[in-house]
Amino acid sequence: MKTEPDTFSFDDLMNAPQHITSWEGVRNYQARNMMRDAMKIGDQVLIYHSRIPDPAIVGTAEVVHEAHPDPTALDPKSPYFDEKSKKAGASRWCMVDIQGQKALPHPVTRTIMKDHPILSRMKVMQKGMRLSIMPVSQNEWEAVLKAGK
DNA sequence: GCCAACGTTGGC
DNA sequence: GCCAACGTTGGC
Repeated sequence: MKTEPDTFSFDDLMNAPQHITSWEGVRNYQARNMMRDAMKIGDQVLIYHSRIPDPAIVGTAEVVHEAHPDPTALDPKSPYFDEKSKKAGASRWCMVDIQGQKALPHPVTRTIMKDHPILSRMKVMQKGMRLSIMPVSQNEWEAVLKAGK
């Protein structure tokens, strides 16, 4: 799961009560569907910091609550407000809750990933990939943890 | 800050 | 239902 650390960082997650937060603000159908249809309690998650000088995978988390409606879509004061949800009277968007596990001892930066036989082929490295939530294979997961040791 | 890539919107 | 215009994302 991708996040801009200026908005919500891995540290913010670890500083939240019980390290748990609702992943609010996803406004892309593909990403939403992945949360709604694919993400289950206990699923392991990598947290990636984007839009910084050297973007990186910085830590791990776990799904602790399956998809439920994202109320920020109905709040006109929220940056994630969604007019269409308001009109429909229900949020079109959903979110899962995740619990931070631990920071990687060494963040796995794009620079590192580029030169890695497995990591260079991860979805997040593909050109034009803008999805904020992407599947990670078992192989990739293990390679990330190893590179981040 | 630039700009390529992509998603969404809305006129027709 | 097409597609041009527009807005956003995110690496660089």
